[in-house]
Amino acid sequence: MKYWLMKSEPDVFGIDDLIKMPKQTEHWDGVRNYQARNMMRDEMKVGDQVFFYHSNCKEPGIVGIAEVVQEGYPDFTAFDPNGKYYDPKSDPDNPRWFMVDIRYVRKFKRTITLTELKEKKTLQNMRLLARGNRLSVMPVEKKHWDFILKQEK
DNA sequence: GCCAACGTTGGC
DNA sequence: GCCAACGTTGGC
Repeated sequence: MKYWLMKSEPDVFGIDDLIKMPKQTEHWDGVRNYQARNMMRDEMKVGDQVFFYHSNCKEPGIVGIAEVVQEGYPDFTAFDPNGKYYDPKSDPDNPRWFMVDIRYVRKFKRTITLTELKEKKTLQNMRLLARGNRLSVMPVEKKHWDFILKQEK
């Protein structure tokens, strides 16, 4: 089993929106970055655990946990000419973009903020904290995952 | 294949 | 709202 971190803007789709979905499950559409696409298409497996991260907001940080319930399949929002994620270069017969489905697991008692993550020596080479990092889907090392969980209390 | 221009991300 | 960092596009 692997560990991941997925970013989302709470004004667009936050963890509370995930909780409200039928079966508390949603497809992770709209990712238009090849590295992130490759991870969703090739590496994420059912049962993998995901940190749900809120970005571009007042208090950026990890707010809870979700898990992968459906492995990579074509992102159909790329096929809808009227949708905001439409990409004419993605052909249904040869899809360019992929997504996974994730299900809500639990919300942390508090947000583990980006600010405090940066302060931890153990996490100093975490992908999320790398300079200029803009990936919206990224792997998390188990040692980092375990360490972050301990910060919740 | 290089690289300038442009668009996007996301913290602050 | 600013802007640094980065990815993508497209002319050559």
